[in-house]
Amino acid sequence: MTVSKAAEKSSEKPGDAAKGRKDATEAQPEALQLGELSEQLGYVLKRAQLKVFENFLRCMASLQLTPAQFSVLLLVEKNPGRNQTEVASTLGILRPNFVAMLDNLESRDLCARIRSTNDRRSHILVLTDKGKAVLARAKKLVATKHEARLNDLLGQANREALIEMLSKIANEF
Amino acid sequence: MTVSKAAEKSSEKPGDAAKGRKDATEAQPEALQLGELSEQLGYVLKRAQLKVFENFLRCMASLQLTPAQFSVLLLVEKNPGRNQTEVASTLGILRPNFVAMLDNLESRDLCARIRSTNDRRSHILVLTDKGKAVLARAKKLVATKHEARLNDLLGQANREALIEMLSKIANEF
DNA sequence: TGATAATTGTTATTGACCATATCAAATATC
DNA sequence: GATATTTGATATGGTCAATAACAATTATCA
Repeated sequence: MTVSKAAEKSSEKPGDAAKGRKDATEAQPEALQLGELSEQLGYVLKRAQLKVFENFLRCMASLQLTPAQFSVLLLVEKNPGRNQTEVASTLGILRPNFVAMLDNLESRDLCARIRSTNDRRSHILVLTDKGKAVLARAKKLVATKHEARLNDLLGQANREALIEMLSKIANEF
Repeated sequence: MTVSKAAEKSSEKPGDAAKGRKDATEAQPEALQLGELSEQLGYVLKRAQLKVFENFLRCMASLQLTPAQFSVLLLVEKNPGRNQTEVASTLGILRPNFVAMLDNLESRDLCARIRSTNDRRSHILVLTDKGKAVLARAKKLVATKHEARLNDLLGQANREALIEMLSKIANEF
């Protein structure tokens, strides 16, 4: 499949291969035919995922939260007192890569590592007050600016059906 | 959101945070609650995308084709005679990053760069005979082993609805 | 025509992620 | 109490996306 990031800049829109079209008198480079590509699950899935992440970053620009960071805050809020291994594993993040992520969140005073009294090897994770406040604002932004857009685009029923199908793929494919 | 690759090894299955559960007598670490995460579009979209790519790679193991490489072959077959900039741009690949990809495909004799006679700056792309043959086999593998699995999982109607919704997101979000 | 700008493929380089191996400290096992 | 396991952490390598810059070629246009 393919599809690059381009993130919030939304530069180099794919599918817009034709570049300098200024006038109908100009020689049109003719767009390429996608053909079977537009029916390939992986291709369309990847493209959609990039667009969604791109939009997510735009919505969260004021809070400076990436999708991954948002997921960590959500999970820690829902499961306070769990250690790094548990949280990372649940999110599919490898422990080594989770360290820098937490360093970031902790340096911004959004969450805290607390040495466990039961098992002094592990760090218990909790949200700080600031972390809870930021997450609350993030949820509102996501709901009003991000998820709401899906409803506008697909409608409530289709939106729910889409989430359900994607979950099924994620869990059973 | 988050979710790592783990590709074909399918190691470290996310959502399986509980590790060494051997017996019901063992102290169950209790799985974490996903909470609102399971309703987040980006989260479930990313997870699904990783699973689909993972499965794609398994299906294509005999041909050693990545999703990106497959998309290039498909597009070049459908649009022979286009140059690198056009093909790369259509797929959302930046020109610099497309060079190594083509080096790979060309070294395997799957496609060829031909200096254009009209514009001697550009390289026209075409599939070699071997490239066409490999792509034909790849299509069959994708259809029978990959896309077919979606039908088993969602049903024909839902599969089509899913593709359509994802395309809508990719194009209009 | 000829000087300047733009385009194409390419290289080099950087940063973001993903993944593995390894380590010290702490705990579990037997 | 000796050995193995677990936890957080570091170091490192790989892949991929993104930007800057360059030579060759072509387009623009005064």
